[in-house]
This record gives sequence, structure tokens and C-alpha cells, in this order.
Amino acid sequence: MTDADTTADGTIQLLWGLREGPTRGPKPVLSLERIAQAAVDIADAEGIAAVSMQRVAADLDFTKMSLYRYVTGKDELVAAMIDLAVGEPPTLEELPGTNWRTRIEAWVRLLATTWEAHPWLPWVTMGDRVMGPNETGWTELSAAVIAQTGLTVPERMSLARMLGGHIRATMSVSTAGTQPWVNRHQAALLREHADRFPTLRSMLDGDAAPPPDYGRDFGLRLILDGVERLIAQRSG
Amino acid sequence: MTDADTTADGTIQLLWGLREGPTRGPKPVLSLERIAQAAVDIADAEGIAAVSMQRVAADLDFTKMSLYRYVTGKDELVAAMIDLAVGEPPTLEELPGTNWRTRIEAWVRLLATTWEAHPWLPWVTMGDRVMGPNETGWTELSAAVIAQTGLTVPERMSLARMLGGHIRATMSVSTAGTQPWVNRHQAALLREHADRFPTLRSMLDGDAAPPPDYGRDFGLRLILDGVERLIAQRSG
DNA sequence: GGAAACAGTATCTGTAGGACACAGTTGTCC
DNA sequence: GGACAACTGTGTCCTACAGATACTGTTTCC
Repeated sequence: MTDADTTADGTIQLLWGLREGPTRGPKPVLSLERIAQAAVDIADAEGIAAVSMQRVAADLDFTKMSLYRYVTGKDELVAAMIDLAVGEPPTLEELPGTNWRTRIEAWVRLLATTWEAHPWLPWVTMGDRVMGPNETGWTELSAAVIAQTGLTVPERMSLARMLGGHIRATMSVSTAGTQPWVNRHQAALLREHADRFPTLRSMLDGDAAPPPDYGRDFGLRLILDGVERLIAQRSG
Repeated sequence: MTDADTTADGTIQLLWGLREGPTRGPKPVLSLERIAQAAVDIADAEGIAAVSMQRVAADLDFTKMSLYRYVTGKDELVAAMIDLAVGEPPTLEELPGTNWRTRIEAWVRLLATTWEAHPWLPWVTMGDRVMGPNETGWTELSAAVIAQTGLTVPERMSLARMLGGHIRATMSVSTAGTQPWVNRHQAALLREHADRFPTLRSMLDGDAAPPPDYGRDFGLRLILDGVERLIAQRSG
């Protein structure tokens, strides 16, 4: 068994409630939920970099090492944070409309709203990992909706991955009141090197305001238009 | 001036060659290029987490602190790594074809190949930052190609952001010989909780092989089909 | 009531980024 | 040509981090 396996197993046990609760000994004062919530609060307010074992424990008025009674390590804490932050998904019936397009649009809107409330999520949901029950629930929901399209299974997998990636790609990046697609320093450089980057330079001072949602709606429209075209192509 | 400003300024000066070279004093033995190359080699072989000032210096047979003569901090080193790894973009003429669709497809293919060679890039290209000349060149190229579509400027910005996000979302994640859209532990959990996640469960054991490119081609097709539809809609 | 099983603590280790003072080296000016 | 200023690379120190380990005290079951 590799290290990755061990870690993953620990994360699985924790998130999916497979850790056996002890009977004897002192009553636990802390709980995984309280710890994860404290960590989420810190991350929401000060960014994910501010979340350390020390800091989380301090906010709970405990010592750092006491956290390790509830969590095998920081990776597990982060996994718990993710599933807590992402929250329980809605049910299929709670999505408005009945056709796949309306439902997908609603799913994206809802999940994006959740993500925007926890801007650190993109940083901790990268790479190979195991999703918790809540996150898996969101994925299940999208898979169920996407199944309505009649696409093949691999195509559905691709589309599902794409939707998640699209939300991630259209998260706001806290550029503190500048143009949302390029920050102040970048803009200055483009002006200075206008000869090398004429197209980008020319895009800088159009009076056309860049989309406030980072192109989320527009991009989703492109994708779903593409899906419709594919479906139409096959059925006709 | 905030800390972020200071950092960004340092990064700008370094990558864009704005740091004044000294005349007196001992000849520098090291160079930014050697340092960045050593760091990239480490990241390519052992992942970005293996890149520390200590480690980079050791590989070059220097002390850790000597690196700070060439780089104000680790952030700057990482910025230099990115621009080195991403490399010089091709010219518009080097892209095959002449219509926007063929060119965009080629651009995505080329940049994705570059990124696949440096799988740590997704981890260090998040958040607000300043791009180096090479990365800006790639963006300029895509902007120039996208301009051919005749979309509005905000729409072009959105599409450009989308293409980059799509490459990022379809990077391989080193799942060591399992199904590429879900790892072994996740699959086991889906089987165990088939009642809660019936759709995902049913997708597990289709004999349909998931796309080896994580749906990159398929997704790009959807996006560009959407663009074509939008153009057609407007022109007639 | 004793012993095992637990919760939380105190202390220690290794590694990280980085500040700072230093020794040695090189070009420039008198 | 010598002195000085400017520089490169080194050695040492500090702080913050994740985590291991041994401990004190508490609870429950036999």
C-alpha cells in the first residue's frame, strides 16, 4: 500500500462516516464538524493560506495536537472543509424546469453560487482525490440531468467534467476594482509592449464592459448550444 | 502600496527584463535562467511540492540564500518557472489553416501539449498574477485568432478565458492506471452507495471506454459548434 | 475498584521561507 | 596603483508549519 492509498483511506473513512466511534474514555469535547466549521470560517475570511492546524485550534481554544484526535492530518481536514463548504446538493425536483438544458443551467447557477461563497475551493479541489458525500451528490445530480441529453456515456463524462471546469474557470479572482480579465500591472505591461501584443492592447480600451460573471453565462450558452447541435445532428 | 503590489512589481521587473544589471562586483556565477531551469526540472520529475529554495540550490551546488541574489522570493522563482516552461508561442503563420476554427483547434492542441509536459502548471497558474512574456504571447495569439470570429470584445474575452480553462480542466491527473474520470477509491464508494448515486454507479461499468484525452477534443467541439451557431445566427 | 481506553496537553523534531551580517571579489575613481 | 564602493555567495538565525511521542487526567466496563 502506498502513502496515497493510506491517506485516501483515511479521508474516506472520515467523510463517509466509517470511523468507529469509541465507547470508553472521556467524552470528546470537540467534534469534526466544529473543527471543519472553524477552518471554513477562517478560509472564507482570510483565505486558505490562513488555515493552519495552529490557527484552527486557537480559534477553538484548544491546542494544535488535540485536532489530531479527530483528523489524521491536514489533508483530511481540508477534505472535510470541502464537503462542508459545498453543502448538500438540491434534489432533481428542486431544479426548475424539466428539460435538460434548463436543468443544467440551474445546476451551474446553484453550484457556482456555492463556490463563490468559498473562493478558496478552487485551490483545494485540484488533483487526484476522493470526493465526500455532498460533493458526490452534486456530481450525481449533474450526471442525472446530463443523462437526459441522450449522449453516450463517455460524452456525458466529458460534459460533466466540462461543467465543473467551467465554473472553476469563471470564478472571480479578487482583482480589487480593475478590469476583471487582466489586472492593473498586466494592463500597464500590455500598453508598454503594444507592438508585441497588438490584439490584447486593442482590447484594453474598448468601452465594451467585460462581463461581470467572467463569461459564465456566455460560455455555458456556447457549450449547451454545441450539445443541442450534436443532438439535432444525430436525430436528423 | 500593498504587499501584493510590491510582489507584482518585482515579478514584472524580473520577467520582463527590467532589472538593472550591476557593473561592479564579482561576476555572477549563477543566472536566473539556470535557477529557473533547475526548478522546472525538479517540478517535472517530482512535482511542484519538491521545489524548495533549499532543493533548487542543492541541485545547483549553491547555498539556498544565494538564490535570493537573482530572485526576491519564491513567488518570483515560480513566475520564472512558468514562463520558462510554457515557452515561446508559435506565430499565427505557424498555425495550420486560415479559418478561425482550425486555428483555434491547433492553438489548443499545441498549448495543451506544452502543459502536459509540465503537469504542475495548473497548480501555480491560479489566482491573480502577472503573466510573463511567453505566456502573454500565447494569449495574444489566441486573441488574434479569436478576433477572426467577429464576436464582440467581451465575448472574445470570455472565449479566450474559456479555452484556457478547458485545457486546464482536461489535464491528466495521474490516477495510476484506473478509470480516468474517477479513481479506485471513489469507484469503490460509488458501488457501496449505489442507492444514493444510481446514475454515477451505472456509468461505472459501461464497456464504453472513457476518452483518453479527458474529453478535450469533444469539449472543444461543443464550444466551437456553439460559436459557429452564434455567428450563423447573427449573420442571417 | 482496578485496568484498559480514551481526550487533550506539552514538548520536540524536521522542513520551509526568508532576514541579516559577514567574507571575499571586482570595477572605478583619485 | 591603492582605496573604496558595489557586488556575489556563505553562515547563522528566526518564525511558522505539520506532525511524532510521551505525558496527565478522565471515563467506562469487567
